Amino acid sequence: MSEKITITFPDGNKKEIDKGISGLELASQISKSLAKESVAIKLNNQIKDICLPINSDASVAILKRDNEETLELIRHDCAHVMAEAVQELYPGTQVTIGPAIENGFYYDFARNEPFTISDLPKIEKKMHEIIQRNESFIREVWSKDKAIKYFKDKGENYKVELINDLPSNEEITIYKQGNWLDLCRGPHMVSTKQIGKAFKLMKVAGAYWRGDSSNTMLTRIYGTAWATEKELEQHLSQIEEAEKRDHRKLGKEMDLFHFQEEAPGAVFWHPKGWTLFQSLINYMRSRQDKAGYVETNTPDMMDKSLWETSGHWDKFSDMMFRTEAKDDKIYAIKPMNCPGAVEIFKQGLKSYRDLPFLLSEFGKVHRYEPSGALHGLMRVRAFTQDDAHIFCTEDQITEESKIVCDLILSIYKDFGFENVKIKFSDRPEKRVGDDAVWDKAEAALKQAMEATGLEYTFNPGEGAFYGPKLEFVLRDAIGRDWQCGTLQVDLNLPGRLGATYIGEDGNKKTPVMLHRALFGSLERFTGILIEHYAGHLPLWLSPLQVMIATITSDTNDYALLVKNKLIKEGIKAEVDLRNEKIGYKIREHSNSKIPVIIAVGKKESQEKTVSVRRIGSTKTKTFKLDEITTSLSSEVKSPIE
RNA sequence: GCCGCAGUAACUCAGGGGUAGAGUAACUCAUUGGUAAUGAGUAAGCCGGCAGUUCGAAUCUGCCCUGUGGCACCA
Repeated sequence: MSEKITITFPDGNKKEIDKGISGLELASQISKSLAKESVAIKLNNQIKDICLPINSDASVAILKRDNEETLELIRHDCAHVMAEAVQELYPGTQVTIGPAIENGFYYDFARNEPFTISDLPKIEKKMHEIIQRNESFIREVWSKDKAIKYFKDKGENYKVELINDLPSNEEITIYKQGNWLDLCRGPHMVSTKQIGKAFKLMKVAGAYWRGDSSNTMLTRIYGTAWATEKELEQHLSQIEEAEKRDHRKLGKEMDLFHFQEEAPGAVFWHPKGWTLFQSLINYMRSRQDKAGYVETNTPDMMDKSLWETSGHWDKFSDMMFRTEAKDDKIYAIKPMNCPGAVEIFKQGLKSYRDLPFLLSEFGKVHRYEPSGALHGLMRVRAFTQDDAHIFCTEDQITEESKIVCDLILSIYKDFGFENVKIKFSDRPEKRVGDDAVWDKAEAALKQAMEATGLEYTFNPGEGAFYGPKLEFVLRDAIGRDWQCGTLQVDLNLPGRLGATYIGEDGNKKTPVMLHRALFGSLERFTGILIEHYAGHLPLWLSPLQVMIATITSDTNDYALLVKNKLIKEGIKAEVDLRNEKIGYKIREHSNSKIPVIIAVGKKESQEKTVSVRRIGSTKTKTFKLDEITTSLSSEVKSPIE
């Protein structure tokens, strides 16, 4: 008689079964249809192949294809099928790795001639073929020697490297589908047919072997895969939606800014864009004033020696712009505002009574970002930070950090960002200062985080070169994450640059400096807002709030009267008196995302009313002239008023 | 920086070894109209830059610049 084991189902039911029975056999004991639909099992909370024997008491859930957790298997299987398709179509191509990722999968190939998008339809077609072949995924355990010999003979050098690097105690598993096989940890579904049809190859890209830029570059093919074709379509339309929101496209349509060849990574702000930019600065300035900051401004260029003292030259000179004039000096264009802030702090004797000392600066910094990193407003070489440096004692770190966290979250809320994540980064490899100082700084920041009670995740080795940091990541209206604010504890720079204050005991002490930026880069934040609001900026941020469009030229005078009335109320209004039909005007101003369009014709001018149409709506509402000004003037106020 | 793709009128894009194309915008004229495109006409381009191949290059080749999708980077 065979040995029995006890398994527990998700609903709590238990069952005695023969030891060694596979998930599939178990499923078929329950029902034939279940066995047919099952693709994998979850054994003690880990997804496993359904054909593997169950050898001890365990909790077991049988996964069907429509299970949410199966999606990862579909994607991973899809990656294998793609690799098979590629090797069938392009012999001599080496396979490397191909994981499931968010929304899909990729596979990295090594091939002399890289793939281009025009290859994708062919590969996709072959994949459908392989899926139709209904090849079973068969798991085999191989010895290391056998695996190395096999892949070496096939010329799969990358796989050989992977196997060589596997820990010796790790089982080497191979997954076969038809005549093709791959080194793989698994798990996989039962056969290729279960992948279905809801996948699409999306793009090709270069990617370094093992993510290291000193290694060869491979060709990566990205695909997206879903359980159903409906989900695939949804995903594709989401991508379309994101493209519609692209701030580079909207920025052009809304006449906010442009870039040009002569200034890569630097923004030309047009009048409307600059108005928006200034609205953000005014908002932030007011919030900071109320929080006790004093605003400063420091030189854009300073002698190289200052940057040597601060440590920037040593760590980041590759990323710094430098310039010279007739004298022999080399000036660096500032990549950060902190040394300037320290120099201001150093003027005059400071006492412990002056601390915390909060210096803010809307400083424009220049960094030579790698060319491939540039991306619209999101990643530029010249940008404005809403920067501030808080000089304080070690004892004040916790309290001051807590205040900064509260301020950031409250500010993000004003823009509709309620979902904010915090990341904690500690000492990087490339850094200044003793480990003892780092211990202290990291402990203080941690303590501050405990004090706020906010949740955070840990990001080892990602700190600034002078101190540990917090990063604030906000989620936009379509679920994308953007890193914006930062708070850094710095026990190094003030000392390096010779900042001191007189302590309670009459002795000179070195202050702690907290670096913090809330929007981060104003340029980038503007880009995020454009995408977050899909160009439909809230009234208070809109550079042009109201367009008054006439229906016939008889009402020009009345339109100007309305405009003047609005402008007196502090509302940004313009008139459109052109000899065009009202439908034409409405269309044009709607396309350029003007939040309020007022149409005035004979009726309005006689009755002293206005017909108001808000962006995103096709309805119109008639207001008395007095009423519209009062209703709008409250809405155009920024959250700080 | 690396790999791929792209650069043609102000904008969006088609074309492609033999006089450069469309739609929109602009300008002119007519039209004064009721909530997402009134009609007609006019003008507009060193086809990103530099070399090469060719009788001839916007088109083919090479290099460079810029953008773009990724990778790497992001104090």
